[in-house]
Amino acid sequence: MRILKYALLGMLNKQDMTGYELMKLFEGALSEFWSVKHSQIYPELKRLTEEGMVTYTVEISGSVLEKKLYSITELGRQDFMKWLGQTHKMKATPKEEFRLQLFYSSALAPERQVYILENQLKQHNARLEHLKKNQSEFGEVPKRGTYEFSDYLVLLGAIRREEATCNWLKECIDMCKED
Amino acid sequence: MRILKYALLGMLNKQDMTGYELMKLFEGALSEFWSVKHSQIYPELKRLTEEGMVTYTVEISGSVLEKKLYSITELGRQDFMKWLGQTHKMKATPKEEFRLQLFYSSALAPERQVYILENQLKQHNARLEHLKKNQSEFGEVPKRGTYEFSDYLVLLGAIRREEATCNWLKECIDMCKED
DNA sequence: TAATAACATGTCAATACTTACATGTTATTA
DNA sequence: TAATAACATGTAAGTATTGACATGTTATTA
Repeated sequence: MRILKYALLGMLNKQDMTGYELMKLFEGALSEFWSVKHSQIYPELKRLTEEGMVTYTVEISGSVLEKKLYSITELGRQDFMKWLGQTHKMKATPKEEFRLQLFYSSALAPERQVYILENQLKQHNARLEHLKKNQSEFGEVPKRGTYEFSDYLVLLGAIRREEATCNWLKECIDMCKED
Repeated sequence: MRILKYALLGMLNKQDMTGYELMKLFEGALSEFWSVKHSQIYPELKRLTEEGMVTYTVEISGSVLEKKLYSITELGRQDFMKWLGQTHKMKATPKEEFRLQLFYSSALAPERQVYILENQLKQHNARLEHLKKNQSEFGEVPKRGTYEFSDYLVLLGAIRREEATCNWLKECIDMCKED
């Protein structure tokens, strides 16, 4: 499917960037729905260069440190826009180790079952707080048509997802403790 | 991490099964949080056999068709229970192609942006209806401590997740159409 | 009874992803 | 100024996963 390809092209469609800067972006807001390691980014940029989807110029940082500033080409932009305009079928639900564990958890002592649920709730609550803090930094909702608006929509999606997860975990805990 | 290992051991901890039956289970309720292809199951069962985590007996179905009925061993059960009782750190958020697409969607015409959102909503609504149908087949909430109870909890989780996704998508559509 | 769907088990090649290895520069701060 | 963190770019080995290839049996239904 080469989705990483489109993740990178999408960024370079906004502005020229180095591999390192791309990596940093994937550690930030994007990490809520896509994660990549630098060991995957550099080879993919190399491949995209060979395919003519991107080009780069070598910039000197300081006195000797070379860095590659990548730009999207017209070919790359066309390929990206084609992907962006398409509707995509939902993929198989993502794997979640915790839900698998919960699925089998009847084999545990009831207190332990509640404990792992509470542990998970704690982790998701922490993430939710973090996301809400990010949201508050927006101040008001960005204008439609801007990239900030899209940033806001996906952040909202991450918040709604965490809220739902926290509420579900609380429901589970209540049901486990009932009378 | 070998999570597939625990997915398989967890099933065999409930009852003896063939590779084919395991595969069928991963196409059912489990598919909401774990998916596996048969091409991954058979080699993993082979490996677990070599490791002494499972054993099998060959059963004859009909007159000649051989099938392998797998059982968990004491070693396998101990390893599984160790995993089951542990608390696990949340993994990096699962990859979602649609959210990546939405993140870049400011480069699209506004009507197209709304169209892909509505398409996604349609797909998630369909899945939600399907999950609710499954829930209604439970009749009432199963008793705590049974495997049915765990089945119910993870189904509830899938429903809450889809509800949140649908609500978020509606929010996005409204925000795109505002005034 | 012939066709078809479901049962049943595997391998292989390719892709995707992670972890560790490997190296060196530049900016900050103690 | 010395240490440290951040910048910067790669490779290699191993694990995980998918999709295609490969084969044959049994049950159902038209």
